[in-house]
Amino acid sequence: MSQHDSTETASPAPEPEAGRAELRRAAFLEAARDVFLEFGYEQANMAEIVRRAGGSLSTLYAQFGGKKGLFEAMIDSRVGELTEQMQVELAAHAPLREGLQRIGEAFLTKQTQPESLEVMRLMVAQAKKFPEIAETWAKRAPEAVRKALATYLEDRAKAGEIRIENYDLAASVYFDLVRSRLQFRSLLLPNYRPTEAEIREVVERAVKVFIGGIEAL
Amino acid sequence: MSQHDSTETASPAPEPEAGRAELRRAAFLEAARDVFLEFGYEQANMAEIVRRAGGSLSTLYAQFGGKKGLFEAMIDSRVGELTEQMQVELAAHAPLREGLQRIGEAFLTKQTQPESLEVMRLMVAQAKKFPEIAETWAKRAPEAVRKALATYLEDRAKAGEIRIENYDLAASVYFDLVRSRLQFRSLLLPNYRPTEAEIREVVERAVKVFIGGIEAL
DNA sequence: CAGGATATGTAATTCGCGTTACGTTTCAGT
DNA sequence: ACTGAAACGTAACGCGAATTACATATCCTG
Repeated sequence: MSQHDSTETASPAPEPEAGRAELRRAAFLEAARDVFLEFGYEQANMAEIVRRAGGSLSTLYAQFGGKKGLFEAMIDSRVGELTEQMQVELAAHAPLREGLQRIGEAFLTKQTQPESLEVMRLMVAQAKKFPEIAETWAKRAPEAVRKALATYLEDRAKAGEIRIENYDLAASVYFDLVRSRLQFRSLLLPNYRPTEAEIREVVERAVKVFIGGIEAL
Repeated sequence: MSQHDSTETASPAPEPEAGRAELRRAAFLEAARDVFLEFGYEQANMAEIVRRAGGSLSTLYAQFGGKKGLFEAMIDSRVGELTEQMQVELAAHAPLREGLQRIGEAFLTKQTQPESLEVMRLMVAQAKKFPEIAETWAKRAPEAVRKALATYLEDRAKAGEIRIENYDLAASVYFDLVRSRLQFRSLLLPNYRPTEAEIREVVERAVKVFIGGIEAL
C-alpha cells in the first residue's frame, strides 16, 4: 500500500523485456541517485530511498548488499549516461569562432546545471572513500569531451582557419579557459547560478584569448 | 593522565599572553582542523578531537556549543591564515614571462598540496550545509590572489611589456589557465600528486597562451 | 494448480556518536 | 591557605540509521 506507485517512479522503462527484479533494481537505482545527490553519501538514508523507490528494504539489501554497494552500482549505472551528457555536440564544420562559441556555451551550460554540480560535489567529497569510482569519472568524462573538441579543431586547422600543433592539448587549454571560474564559483556557492549572458561573456572571452594565444604554443 | 601532552599538541603558542582558556581553544581548533580535514564533517568524531587535543569533552562543548560551532570556529580561524598563504609573493618587478612563471608555479604548487585539496573537498562537500562559510571562502581567497596578480600586471604594462585593458580580468584569465586541469584531477584522484615538472610545464603553456592571447581581449 | 523462490512489510537489533550530567580536581586571586 | 569558577574524566542518555530477522504475500514454472 505504501508502494502504490513503484513503477511510476521508475521513469521510462529501462528495458522493455525486464523481469521483476530488473524493474525493482532500476527503481532503486533511480531513487538512490536522487537521494545520494540531494543529501550526500553519509546523510543519505536507506529507508528514504526505499520510500521513494517503492519495494522493500529487504529486497534492496538482497540486491545490493548494503549502502556502499548501492552507491557503487548507482554510479556505475550513471557513468555512461552522464558521460554522454557531457558530450558536446560538436559544431560540425562551423567556422572557428562560431564553433568554439557554441561548444563552449553548451559545455559550460551543462557543467553549471544543478545536477552536474551535485554529481561533482558527491565525487569530490567521496574521492577518498571511493577512489576507483572517482578515478573512472575523472578520466572518462573529460576525455570524451576533449576528443570531440580536438576533432573539431583538426577539421578547422585543415580548413586553414588556425595553426595548431597538438589538438588534444589545445582542446584542454580551451576547456580550461572556459570552465574554470564559473565551475569553481558554482561548486562553492550553492545558490549561485550563472545567467546565459554571463556564460556567453565568459565564453567570448575564452574564444578571443584562445584564438589569439594558441598558436604561440 | 591521558592529556599529558596537551600543550605539545598546541603547536607554536598562538598568543604569548594567552589564558588557559585560550590555550585550550587553540588546541581544540588545531585538532578539529586535523580531524575534519581527515575524515570530513559527518565522519569527524568529537571524541577523537578531544583525544588529539587533550582537555575534555565538557570543555569543548562549553567553548563551542557543539560540532557545528566548532566547525565554524575552526574554518573562521583558518580563513585568514590560508588567505595569506594564498598570497603569491608577487614577483615585484621581474620581467613578464619570468614573473608569470614564478607566480603561476607558486600558486599551483600551493593549490595542489594535500592540505589545500582537503580544505577544498571539505568546502565543496559542505557548501550546502554551511552556505555562508563556503561563500566567504569562495570570495575572499581568490580575490586576494587576483588583486596581487593584477597589481603585477599593471606594473608590467606600465613598463611597456604588454598591453592590457582590464587587469583584474586578465588576472582571472591567467589563473584559469594555470589552475584548471591539475586542480580538477587532484580533487578527484586523491592519490595523484603532480610533479614539479608537470607544474612547470602547465605553467609554461599558460604563460605562452596568456601572453599571446590576452591582448586580443 | 502446486510449490519453491523471490519480494514485501514490519519490527527488532545493534551500533556509533553527539550531547549532557555530575562528581572530582585544578587554578587564580584574595 | 581559602574559595569559587573553570576544567577534567567518565559514564550515561537518546537518537538516528544501517542492517538483519521473520512471517506473509506474490509470482513464475512445471
